[in-house]
Amino acid sequence: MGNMKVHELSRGLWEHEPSLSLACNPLRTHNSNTLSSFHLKTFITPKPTPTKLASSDQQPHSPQVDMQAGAGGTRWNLTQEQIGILEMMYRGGMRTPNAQQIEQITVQLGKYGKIEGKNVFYWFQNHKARERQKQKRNSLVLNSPPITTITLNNSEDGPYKRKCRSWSFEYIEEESGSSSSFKEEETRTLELFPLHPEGR
Amino acid sequence: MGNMKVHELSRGLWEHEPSLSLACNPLRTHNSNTLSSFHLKTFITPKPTPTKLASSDQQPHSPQVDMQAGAGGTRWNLTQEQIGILEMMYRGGMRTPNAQQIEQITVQLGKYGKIEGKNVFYWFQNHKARERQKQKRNSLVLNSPPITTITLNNSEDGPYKRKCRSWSFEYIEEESGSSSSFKEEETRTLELFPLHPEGR
DNA sequence: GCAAATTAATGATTTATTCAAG
DNA sequence: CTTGAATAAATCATTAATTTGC
Repeated sequence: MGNMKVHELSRGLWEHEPSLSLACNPLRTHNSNTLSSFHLKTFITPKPTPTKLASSDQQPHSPQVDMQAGAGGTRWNLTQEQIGILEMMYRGGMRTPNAQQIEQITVQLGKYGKIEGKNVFYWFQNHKARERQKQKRNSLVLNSPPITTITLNNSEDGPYKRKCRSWSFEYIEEESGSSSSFKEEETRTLELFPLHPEGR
Repeated sequence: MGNMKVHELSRGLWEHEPSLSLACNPLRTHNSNTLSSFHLKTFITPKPTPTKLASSDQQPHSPQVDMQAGAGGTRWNLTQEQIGILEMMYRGGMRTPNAQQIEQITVQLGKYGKIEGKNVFYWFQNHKARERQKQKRNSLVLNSPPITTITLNNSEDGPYKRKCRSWSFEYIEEESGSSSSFKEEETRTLELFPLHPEGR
């Protein structure tokens, strides 16, 4: 198993991020003109920079810019304050800020530490997704039997290699009631067949 | 003992609120000026551009954005030539071009029609995904899918934390006759642009 | 107490789905 | 029905917490 994968750069494209739709529910209304258009080229910046290029030289990255994040290619580490603000916004209802919003948020959070737009974007994406998981997980615990049985039945396996990693379930002694939190990935039923065989 | 999560980002619960609707998606606006700056920063520049912000007034500003092609706010339509070239590259092995590659491809394809980086990016994403679907669908037509059932029964009790991670089981196709195994190998090696020796 | 070994979090990417224009 | 675009789900990869054995 050693999964090495240096991964390396290529970051840079942070393609889809824009747009927004904060409104969320009804449907994305496009209609109407809104000609808009934008077209702004770029979309991705060349970005040679660092990210640790294995090999080659690449200057040792002068650490003059320590900043706990960013530079060098390590990942970001939002400060507690930044996270607090983001959470506040999240609680306020923000889920998928659009480009301008991200820009502004970034500027604001920049006062508390290095940060850039994509960090904000990612944060919302991840936070939203993880809150959702958490919630789902919680909802299914209400009547969980003391004995957990995970059954993964993949009947559509075929010749592929299917792997399932990182299962983990834990018992947390929660005196109140018999809630045994069961943390795991949830049996995934990836379907190979499209839900609607015939078009949609 | 006890597992105290110092983190606990989970504040109460999110009542799932509809979030504030904002003007919302007019259309995708991307903006970012690539000029100089070489850090992938610049993700989006506020840059109004709207010409029609659905909400409220907002200063009209004077967007000097030309917006041609995209004019009309409709989606892109790659020209036949562009698609041909992209397919050629795809057949050549390119799957997920990095930022620089996209940049170059975009420049090249730009000779045949308006196009921008994200179009190239999306094209590869979609093409790859759809080719895969096609293959998958094809391959799993004739052969009885084995049914694998893994049952993990955790009858352990007590306040302990029990974990089980990194499961991985795989199916090795039995070379029975016409195993059209669609190996998802995805030869990524012959890139048209010698930029990065590897991509993930 | 401390540092290697684990484990939990979570930033960053990639893949799968969904939407809707044409 | 095809496919550009966007979003959500799943992963991967690091970093911070915690545990553990001196």
